[in-house]
Amino acid sequence: MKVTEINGWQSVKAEVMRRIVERIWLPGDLVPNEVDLAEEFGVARATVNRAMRDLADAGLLERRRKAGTRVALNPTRKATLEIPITRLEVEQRGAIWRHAILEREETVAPVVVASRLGLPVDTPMLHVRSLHYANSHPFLYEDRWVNISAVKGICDVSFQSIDANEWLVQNATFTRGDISFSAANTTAQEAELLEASVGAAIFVIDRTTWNGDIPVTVVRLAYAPGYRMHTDL
Amino acid sequence: MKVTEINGWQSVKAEVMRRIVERIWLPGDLVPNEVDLAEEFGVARATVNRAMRDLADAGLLERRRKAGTRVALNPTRKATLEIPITRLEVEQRGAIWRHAILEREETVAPVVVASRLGLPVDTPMLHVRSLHYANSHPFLYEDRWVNISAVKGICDVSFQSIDANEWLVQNATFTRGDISFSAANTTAQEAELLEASVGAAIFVIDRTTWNGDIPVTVVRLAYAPGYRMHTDL
DNA sequence: TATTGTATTATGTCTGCACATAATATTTTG
DNA sequence: CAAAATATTATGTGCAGACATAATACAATA
Repeated sequence: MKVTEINGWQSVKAEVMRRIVERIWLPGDLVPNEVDLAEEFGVARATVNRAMRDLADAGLLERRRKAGTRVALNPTRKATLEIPITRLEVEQRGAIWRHAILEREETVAPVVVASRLGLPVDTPMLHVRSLHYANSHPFLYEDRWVNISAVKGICDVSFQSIDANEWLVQNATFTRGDISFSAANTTAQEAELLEASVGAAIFVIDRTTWNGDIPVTVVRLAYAPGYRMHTDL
Repeated sequence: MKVTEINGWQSVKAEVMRRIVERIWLPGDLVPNEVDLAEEFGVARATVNRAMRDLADAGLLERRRKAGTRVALNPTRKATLEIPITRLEVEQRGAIWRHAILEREETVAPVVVASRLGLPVDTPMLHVRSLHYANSHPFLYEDRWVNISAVKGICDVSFQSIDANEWLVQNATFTRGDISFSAANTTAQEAELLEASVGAAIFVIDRTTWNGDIPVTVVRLAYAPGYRMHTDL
C-alpha cells in the first residue's frame, strides 16, 4: 500500500526527503542510483535526476559521478537570504521611507578603499554618505564609494529622490561581488546619526562588487540597533 | 562572427547573463521566449529552459507563465550562505577546536522558549549551554533547548566529546526551520565567557527547527567579537 | 612495487516530442 | 456594457533514448 502516489519530480523529492527525515537513509549512507530509483518510483530517470539535483542544491544530498549519491552528513548548511532594497524593506514594514544625503563628494580613493578594491590610491571616486529613515526614525546609515570610471553617468545623478543602491542596481550591473555580515559597536558619529547610544551593537553589511575585473562599489551598511535579518531554512 | 560557441545550458546561461550585464536587455525588459531563444542558439528548448530556470533561481530573471520572462528589476537579492558546523569552521581556520559543557539540565521549558516553540510551559526539555574554543580562545557561546520527546535518545548523550549541534544534525533531522541574524551587546555573563569587554558587539544567530509540526530545538549562538559571516554573490 | 593504462559505472546533460498549467486575450452571451 | 466562456500563449514538466564526463576499480606494464 503506497501512502503517496508518485508522479512528478516534486513527489520524488518529497519521498526522498521522507526517507532522510525518517532515518530510513542515514547521514553518510549511499542511496540507490538513479536508474533503480526511477524503476522503483515508476518514473523516468530524468525525473529522478531533477529531484535529486534539487535536494543536492539544498544541501541534503551529496552527489559525485561514479561514486554515487549519499545523504549529506550535515543537512543544515545552506540558507538563502534575500537582500532587499532598503526602500522596499522599509515599506514592507508599513513605514514611510525617506532618504537624506549627508555628503556627496568626488574625490580620490583613500587607502582603505583603494586596497580593498585593488585600485591605485589616486583613482577618482564618488563618495556618498546617506541616511535611510523609516517613519522619520533612522533605519540605516550607508557609506558608499563608487568607482566613477566604472559607472557611466553616475556624476549626473543627484541621489536626492532615489537611493544610491537602487540607482546602481538598475544602472550598474555587476558580474560578481562579495558580502559579509558582522556586528559592531557604534562610534560616536554613528550613534548620533542612528539616534542610538554610543557603543550600541549594530548589524553591519559590507558589500563589494566588480564588473569583470573592474571594481564598481564598496559599501558599508550600518543598521539601527534591533535590526534582524531573517530567513527560512 | 560568434565570440563564444553555444552548446550546453551553461553557455546559454552565460550568454543571457552577458546580455543582462552589458545592458542589451535592461531591467524590467521582456526577453524572447524559450522557443525563439532555442532556435537562435541552436539548442533544444529544454536546454534554454534549464539555463533560464537557473538564472531565475539566482534572482536575475523573473518568469511567469504566459506573461513571459523579464530581467529582474533588482538583480541583487539572493545570497546563499553556508552555515557550517562550528568544529569544521574552527578547523578550517587552522585552529584547534575544543568544546566545553557549561550546563546540562533536564527541566521544563521556560515561558520564552515555550512560546517561541508553541509548546506548553511544562514540556520536558534538555537545556545545554556550552562554549566552543578555537586554540583555547572562546569562539562561540551556545545556549540550546531541545524538545526531549522529539529527539529519541538524546538523554543518553553526554555531549562531552561531540558538539550538540553536530550530534543533532546527524541524529535529529528536521523538515523546516528558521534562522535569524542580529547584533547584540554582550551581557556581563557573556562577556566573561567570551573573554570580551562588557557591552562588546557580538554577532548572534537564533535558530529554531521543527520536524513537521513538532518543535525540535531552539538555539542561540553568540559569536566572540570580530566574527564575520561571509559569502560571494 | 609503483605507475600507467583501460574498463566500468553513476551522474551530467542534450534532444525531440508531448501534454499540463497558469495567465492573458478574445469572443460570446445575458 | 459587463460578465462569463473560450482560445491563445509561454512556461512547467514529463518521457525515452543517447552520448559525455568524472571517478573509481582493476589490469597491465616497467
